[in-house]
Formats: sequence, C-alpha cells, structure tokens
Amino acid sequence: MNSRLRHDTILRHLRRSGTATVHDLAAAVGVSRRTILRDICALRGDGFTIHSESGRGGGLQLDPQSVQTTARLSVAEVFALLISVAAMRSAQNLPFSNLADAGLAKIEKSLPPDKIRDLRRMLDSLHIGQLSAHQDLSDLGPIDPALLPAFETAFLGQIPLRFHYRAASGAQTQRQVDPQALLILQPLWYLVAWDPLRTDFRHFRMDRISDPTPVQTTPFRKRHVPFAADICPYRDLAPKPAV
Amino acid sequence: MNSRLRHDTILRHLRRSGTATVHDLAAAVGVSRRTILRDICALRGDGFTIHSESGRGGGLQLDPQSVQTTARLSVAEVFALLISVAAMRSAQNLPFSNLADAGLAKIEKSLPPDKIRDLRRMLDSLHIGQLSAHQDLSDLGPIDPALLPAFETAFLGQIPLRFHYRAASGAQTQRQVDPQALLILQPLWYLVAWDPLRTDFRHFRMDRISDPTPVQTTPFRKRHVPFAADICPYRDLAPKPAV
DNA sequence: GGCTTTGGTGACAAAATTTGTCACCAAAAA
DNA sequence: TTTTTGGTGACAAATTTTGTCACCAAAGCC
Repeated sequence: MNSRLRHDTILRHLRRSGTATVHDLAAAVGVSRRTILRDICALRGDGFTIHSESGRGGGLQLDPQSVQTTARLSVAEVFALLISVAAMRSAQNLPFSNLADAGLAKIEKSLPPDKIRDLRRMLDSLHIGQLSAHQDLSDLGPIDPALLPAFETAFLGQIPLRFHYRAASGAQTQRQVDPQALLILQPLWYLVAWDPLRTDFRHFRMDRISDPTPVQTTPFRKRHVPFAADICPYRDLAPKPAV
Repeated sequence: MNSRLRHDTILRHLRRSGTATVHDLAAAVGVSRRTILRDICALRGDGFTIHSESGRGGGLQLDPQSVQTTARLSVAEVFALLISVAAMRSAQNLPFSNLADAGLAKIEKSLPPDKIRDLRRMLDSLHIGQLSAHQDLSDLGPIDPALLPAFETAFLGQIPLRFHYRAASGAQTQRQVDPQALLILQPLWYLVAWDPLRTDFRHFRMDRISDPTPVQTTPFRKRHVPFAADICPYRDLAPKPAV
C-alpha cells in the first residue's frame, strides 16, 4: 500500500474510533508499530493536530478542527471565489469574512507567483458599486451561459474576446476587443474593453453579449499524440489533438 | 531530491521557458531523461495539461489554464466561503457564481463524509433574507471581533456558546445557549439558539453579543507531551499542553 | 514501589520502490 | 534519408521505506 493511501486510512480510523492506540492502528492497517508512529509524525507535519497520551487508557486522538481539504482549484475557480467574497464585503458587514479572506489568502499563496500577479491584476480591474437609481432596466435580459467560460479565459489569460453585441438601438455588431476591467453596478455587469477597430474603450453590458469566443493567439500545432504508458497508470492523459 | 520537489521544479521550468525538451529538463533538474518522462506522466495524472510534440522544434508545453492550487483549508474556512457565495447568490444574479460553486463542490468533496454532513447542516441552518423596511437601526453597533472564532467553534462543533448579551433595554445578561441557526437580514445578523435556562429558543443580535466563549464539553486531559523526532523533520508538532 | 500499558526514539538490516541504462519505435522537420 | 524529439519496455543499480529490536518516559493499577 502507498504511504499516501495509508495516511488516509489512519485518519479514517482516528475519525471513526475517536481514540486509537498505535498498536491497534498497526493491526488495522497491516503495518508495524514503528511505521504508524512515522506516519503520525508526517501527518502532524501536514497540519493535522493529533493529541497523544501515554499509559493505560492512552492513545492517539485527532483534533476534528484540524481536518483539511485537499481540493485543487483552477485559477479561474479561485478568481470566482475572490469575486464572491469581494462583492460580499463591499455590500455589507459580514461575520466570517475574515475567515473567508484567510482561506483565500492560503489558496493564493499556493499558486505560482505569476498567477498571483494575474489574480491581483484581475481584482484591481474589478469595480463594484451601486447603480444610480431611476435607470431603466425594463430590457434586462438573461446572461449568455456560454459567456462565463469564454470570459474567464479571455480575462484571465489577457487574450482578445470576440462576440456579438446587441446595442441599445437593437443593432447587432460583431466585436473583437481586449478585456480591461469588470464593472459591477448591481444588477448590471459591464465589460470594459479596448476596441482596436474604434481605437477606444467601450462598455458592453453583459446581458447583451452573445456567442463569446476567446481568440487564441498562439495555438499549439495540431498533431497526433501517442499515448503514455509505463508504470504510471495515467495512459490517456496526453492532451488529444483538436483534429 | 524528493520526487515531489522535482515535480515543482519541472513545472517552474515549463512555466518560465514556455517550451522545453525532455533532454533540457533532465539536464536542468539533474536526473535522467527517463525520469523526466515518468514525472511528466505523473503530472498529467495530477491534472496538469502538458502538450507535447515530436521532431525538431518540438518539446513539452504546460497549459497555463491547468495550473492549480494546493492549499488545504480548514472546515471553518470552507464554511466561510460557502456563506459568502450563498449570500452573494441570494442577493443578486452574478456571473462566475457557477464557477465558484464548482470550486466549492470540489473542496467539499475532498472532505471526509462526516464533515460534508456538518457543512450541509450548517448551510441548512443559514437563512438569508431582506430586513423589512423602516426598522430602527440607530443603535447598530460593531460586531465583537472575538465573536467570529468563538462562534465558528460553537456552530461547527455543535457545542454550547457562552457570552454576555446586551438587551435592547440596555440590561446585561450572561447566556449559555446551543446555537441552532444563523439568520441574516441585512444589515443585521441574528443567532438563533436554544436557551436551556429559559427552555425556549431566543434570537440574539450579533452586534449585542460580547465576550463569546465556546464551552468545551469533553476537554482533552492536560499533560506533558514529549517531542517526536525520527527521520521526519516535524519535531515540534505534537500539540503542546495547555498547562 | 513494582508492574503493565502506551507513546516515542535510535540503529541497522530487509524489503520495496524509484531511478538509470539501453535498445528501440513513431512522428516531424531539415 | 538523417536528425531530433517524445514515448515505451525491461532489467539492474541506487535509494527510500519499512520492520525488528532494544530501550526510555509517562501514566495508571496493584
């Protein structure tokens, strides 16, 4: 058994039984007492708080507060969470928001430096405010569901975004612009972008955008990729050619 | 060098150089070509998208979109993020919220089943609504900063919470209650709890609560805990006695 | 005080895993 | 056609993990 799997098994046992002795764990997992002790040591290193007591009635005890996630989020997902928390904070005073911040800070720190810079840039270009009253919202439409993934790609990767835009007059135009900022004036969301054709910045209301497509500027050459095998069980993971 | 460290090194090289050949990576990292190939295979298994091309000018390329976090959040932090996103969603339509949900779903799934149940229970007892207008908010005070950690502990662990409460009349009382639900009526937050002394449920306005202390029902025996050493470099991680 | 249980450490050999070497294949470019 | 480059299989060498054993400290029980 993999040492990683064994750690999970040990945690499961500790969670279920409350208190467990090293001897029992060794028997349950099928390894020696020494190995269990080494694993406990490693788990403590991984941030789990494990209490221990000598003598009769003693044993190991996992602090339930120290249970952690192991999820791996993409940069886009982190950004989405950042927006939620930032919007929330701007809207109202909110218990737990410090904790949410702490969590996000942890998440941020676990990303490579260039991605952290990206996230900061994104947040800097995010403006949240209140819409001035008495604005006509009668034509507020639904937001194109395809917009979200496309928009994330364009915004996070700083690559141009192409889409159809329905102006207030009803006229349809096709645009290809460089996303610059996101302006949130509840309940409206605006994309602020540089339009190279008109050599000027423009605002685009999100619910008037449709068929968004990020413009891949440096596409990878399409070709056949053979499989990987070896000991490693992840054979089919070489990205497939887009034909 | 640890294989984990080597994976990080490889990712760093790929990020910096854009395209790298297996040969170059092997030289840079100081291992054989075969090992690099095995590592690439493992990284693909870990969810990284790595493109590859044969022939002159070929090499390996890391898809920047596939970069992931490795942060490990505590259950309390996850709950805080869940609140932010839930409150956000209830307040307004919001691009990116699907993505935030997807991220949170990932995080949730990486927790053990009992913790997932806890989180669901917590979210079920979380009510978000709008305050009826014309309510007098002139005495709205700041929320006790000590409330947050104490409240989290009590709410997440379902243990009693003791605090001082300043009633609308100004009278100070000490309470010890079982937290049941959280009622959010912006900008007010209420704690709904069972008061055993009065054998009834009561509402407590969060900004009128002070000196909150979770009542530890089953404290771990205090005692001296010797250090762990061995090969594992995490010597001082056995939790210190609270004296 | 002595006995037993239980966490914890150090040292060293045994077992298991990781890594290197080598021979070779397929795709792509010069 | 030759060279470059990713990828695979097999097997020995190097390295790491694990087990064994002897022993210490703390705590409870008689």
